[in-house]
Amino acid sequence: MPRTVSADEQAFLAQYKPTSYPRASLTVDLVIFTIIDAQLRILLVRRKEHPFKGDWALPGGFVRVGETAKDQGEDVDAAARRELHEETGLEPDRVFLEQLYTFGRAGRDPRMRVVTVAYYALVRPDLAPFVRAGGDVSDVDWIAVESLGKQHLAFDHKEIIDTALARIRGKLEYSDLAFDLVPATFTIPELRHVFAIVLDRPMDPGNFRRRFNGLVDAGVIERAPGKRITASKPAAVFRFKR
Amino acid sequence: MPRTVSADEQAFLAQYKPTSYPRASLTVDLVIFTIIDAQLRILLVRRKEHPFKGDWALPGGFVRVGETAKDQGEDVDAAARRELHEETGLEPDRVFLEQLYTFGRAGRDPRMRVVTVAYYALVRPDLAPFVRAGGDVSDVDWIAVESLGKQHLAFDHKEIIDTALARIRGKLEYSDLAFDLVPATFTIPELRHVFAIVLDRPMDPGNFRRRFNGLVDAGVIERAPGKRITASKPAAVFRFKR
DNA sequence: TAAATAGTGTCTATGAGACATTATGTA
DNA sequence: TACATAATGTCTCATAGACACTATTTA
Repeated sequence: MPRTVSADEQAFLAQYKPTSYPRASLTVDLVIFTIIDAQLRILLVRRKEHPFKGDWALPGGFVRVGETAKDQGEDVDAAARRELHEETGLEPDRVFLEQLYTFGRAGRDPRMRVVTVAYYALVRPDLAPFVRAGGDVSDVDWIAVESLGKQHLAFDHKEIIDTALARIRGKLEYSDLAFDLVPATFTIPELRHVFAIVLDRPMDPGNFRRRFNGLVDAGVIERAPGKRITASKPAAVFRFKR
Repeated sequence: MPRTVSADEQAFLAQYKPTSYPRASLTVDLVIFTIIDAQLRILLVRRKEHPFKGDWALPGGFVRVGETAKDQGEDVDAAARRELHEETGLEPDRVFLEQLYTFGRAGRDPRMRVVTVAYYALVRPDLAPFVRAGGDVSDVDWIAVESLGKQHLAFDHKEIIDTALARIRGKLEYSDLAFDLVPATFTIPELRHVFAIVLDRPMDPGNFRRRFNGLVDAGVIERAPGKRITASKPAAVFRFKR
């Protein structure tokens, strides 16, 4: 909604010259989660250049900043969506994306002052195979969170990942987050496994089902046609009502 | 902890020239809460210059950015602490301060591209009188949140305040936040009033006391000497165990 | 028929909301 | 003594954890 600007203020803006105050480079970094082979994984990129050449790093890039008052460039949120699309090839509206935290320690990039706004994203496991990763060029891959302790990560990306992990573990229980880590249709045991994998602890099947049934009654999820065939008794299929 | 940097990378950094990529101005904005006269209030500053001249705005300022790789300026967190001290005159270690969210919409400042990292702070009501506000110069004042709906605020500061309100209301119940909105010693009814004011709903005295006693057993708070004299029965005094 | 797991039911402990009651100070 | 409110107690309901049990499919 355009606000009303007085003639006085318009005149001020017309003659305004930005002072040459030192400015910071602004980037967005993405912690993109998915679940593959019953493991919580993050999309990482191997750095081809210095600094931290050869280390794993979060995908990300510079926020496009315009130089004039009228063209100021892209929103920071838009930069995150754009990077998400560039790095995964997935349509941004099919992937959950939310701002995480801003990391602004001086010296976090040895080249120059760079402040990064970190985001986290959740890619449904049925979409993960469409992400160009893990091919012959092993410079982009889904790395298991579990195996990350040993890995050396670029910049402060380990800290960013830890922050993202804390966030999704905290939000999983009281939000709809889990439905973005599961295919469009899913069974109760499948959803339960997602919880067990993310929270890294077993979930009681009976208690989980009770809670889940509450969501059915509340209209959050609904039955979908068919049954999921397994090695034993097939399970009923549900879908998330958006 | 200084990481090990290879000779190769050192050479790279020595010859690195930052490209003249457009950069953004970086600010911090502070949502500083306190409770005065049984009202939740925010410290606001009246703008003396365009744009938004005459409107209330959040206190804040530019992050100091260095121009070289070695001197990169101050941490974003440090900038927030510095502004907090400059605006309130209070020692930063006596005031709770936490990063809130980053607002990076293009055009949010009509002059040029400015991205702001918003923080929120909690000033204990016994310290609030020491903040230079509400004097003859009425350009800095503690404004009641309740009265904010009518006020016209500068930039996107209304949105920032709403985000901060949602944050403290959400965190109040499951964190130690409330103890930063109460003097060093306090009674159960006093703490209950803080909850009632922040959440804007009455709290049952009996139920609140039960929950509170749980915190005593858990060692979060403890009895302090003396009693608080009121118009009727005096109340026991407690303090927060940090 | 055996194995596996989907799905149901039960017992208990805990915590929150509603609300009645008692205790202890001041005016 | 009247009044205000601090402090305690009680009843009920919703929810979560632990765990036993039944149902239904495949191999």
